[in-house]
Amino acid sequence: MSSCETCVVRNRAICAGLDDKELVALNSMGRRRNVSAGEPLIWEADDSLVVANVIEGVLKLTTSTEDGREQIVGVAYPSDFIGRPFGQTSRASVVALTDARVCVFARNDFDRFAREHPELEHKLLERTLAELDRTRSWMMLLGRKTASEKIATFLLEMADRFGDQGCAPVLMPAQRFALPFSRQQVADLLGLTIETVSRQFTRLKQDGVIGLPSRREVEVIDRRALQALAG
Amino acid sequence: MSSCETCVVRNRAICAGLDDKELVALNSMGRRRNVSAGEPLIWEADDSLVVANVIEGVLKLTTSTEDGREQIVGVAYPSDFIGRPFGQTSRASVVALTDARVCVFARNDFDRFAREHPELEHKLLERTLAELDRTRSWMMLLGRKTASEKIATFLLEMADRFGDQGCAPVLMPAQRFALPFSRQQVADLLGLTIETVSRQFTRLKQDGVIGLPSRREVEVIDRRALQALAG
DNA sequence: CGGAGGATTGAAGGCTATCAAAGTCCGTGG
DNA sequence: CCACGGACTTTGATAGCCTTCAATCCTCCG
Repeated sequence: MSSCETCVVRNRAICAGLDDKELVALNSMGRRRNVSAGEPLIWEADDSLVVANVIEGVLKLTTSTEDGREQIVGVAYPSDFIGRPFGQTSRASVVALTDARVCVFARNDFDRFAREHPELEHKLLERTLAELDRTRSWMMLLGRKTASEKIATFLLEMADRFGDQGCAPVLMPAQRFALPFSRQQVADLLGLTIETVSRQFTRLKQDGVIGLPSRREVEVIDRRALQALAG
Repeated sequence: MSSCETCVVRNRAICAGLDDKELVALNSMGRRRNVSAGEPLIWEADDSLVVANVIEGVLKLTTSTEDGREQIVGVAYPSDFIGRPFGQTSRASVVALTDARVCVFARNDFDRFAREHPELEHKLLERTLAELDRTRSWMMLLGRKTASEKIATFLLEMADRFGDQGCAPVLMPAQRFALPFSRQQVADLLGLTIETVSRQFTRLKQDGVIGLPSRREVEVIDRRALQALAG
C-alpha cells in the first residue's frame, strides 16, 4: 500500500496542496523505501540522482573531509524534503539515524513535475527558506558558542521537538525524550569531540539540570538553567 | 535612471526571464537605494519588511548573541537576493561592507508578485538551494576545520571570486585581489578572533604562500600550498 | 603633524582535543 | 540463566590550539 492517499505526512509534506489528479501522477513516479538505522540513502559526491520525502524516522545530512572528520549539516524529520533538485549535485551524504521510511523520486522526474506545478515549487521554496534560516542560526552556534552553550542549545532544541510538553494543569512537568543521536553524532552536530559531549552531559547531570535515565534518554529538569546556559 | 532595462545585473538576478511587461510591473514596485559601507540595510529582529537585489557592492548577513559575539552567516554579491520572503521574519542583519547599490521591494509587494510569476519563484528557489549548499559547506569549516585550514579555504574562495585569473598564455600568474572584509570581519566569517586571523595571515606571508601588498589586498603566490592547507 | 581606528605582535592562560584506560550496556551463545 | 564479546560511553591525564589581555605599530585622513 504505497499510496499518497494514506500517507501520514500527506498534509505536512510538500505534496500538500496537490489535487487528486496531480497526486496520482506524483504517486506513479515515486516509490516507498525503508531505510534501516545506519544505512545510507544518498552517498556524498555520489551522483545519486534522487530526492525524497521523509515519511517516518530521522536522517542526518553530513559532509566529511578527506581525513575523516565529519560534520552533520542538517537533520531530516518526517515531512521534510531530502535531496538537491535542479541541476546541481549536492555534496552531502544522507544516512538514517533511526529506521526510516521515505518516498523516493528520480530527480529528473521530480524536476519536471515540479516545474509544471508552481504550487509544489512554492512549498519547496518556503521549506528551503526555512531550512536556510535554521542552518544560519546553527552557524552562529558552530562559530561562536562554547561547548556548554552548544550542549544547552542542542538540548533545548531537542526538548522542543520531542518533549512531551504534557498539557499538565499548572506546573510544567520535567520534559523527557529519547535522543535519535549517539554521543558521536551529537559531537558531529555541534562541532565537538565525543569526550567533550560526554563530559558536558555528566556535568549538567551533576548540577541537577538534566537527568539521564539511559544512554539515549534525556530529562530536562531545570529548563530555565538550560536557557541561561544556551547563550 | 532606475529602470530595469539598464540594470547591470538584469540578466543574472532573479529578474532574468521576465518579459518586458512583467519588468515594468516589477520596476514600479521597487526602488533603487544606495547604501554606504558600514550602513545597515536590514536590522536584526527588526520587522524591516523588505527584500532586495544587490546591484553593486558587497553586504554581510550576520547574527549576534546578546553579549555581542557576531557571526557572519552569509555574504551577498551583485545579482544576489537579500531578505526573507513569505511570512517569516529572518533573524539576520544585513550591513553593507562596501558602498553598495540595491534594488529594494516591500516584502508584501514582492511576495504577491512572486506568487503570480512561477518563473521568478523558480529562479528564487534555485538561488536559495545554491545558497543552502554554500552555507552547509561553510558549516563544515566552522565546526571541523582548524584556524589555518579556515584561512586557506577562505583565501581560495576569495581568489576564485575576485582574482584576476588573467587568461595569460602558459603560466598561471599570481592572483591578486582586494578583500571587502576587515580583519575583524574575516574573523566573524570564520569563527575566529581577529588576533588569530592576523597571525595566520602573517604566517602565510612569511612562508611565501601569499603576499600582503596592503591591509585590504591579498596576492596568492602559491595556490597549490593553499589548497594543501585548506583540508 | 597628530590623532584614531585598525592591525600586528607578545605573553599567559583556559578550553577543548588527544591519548589512554576503565566502565557500561546489550545481544549472543553456551 | 549466566558468561562473554563488542560497541559505545565515561573518566582521567596531558597537550596544544586558540583566546584573552595588553602593548605597540601602522596607516589613513583630517
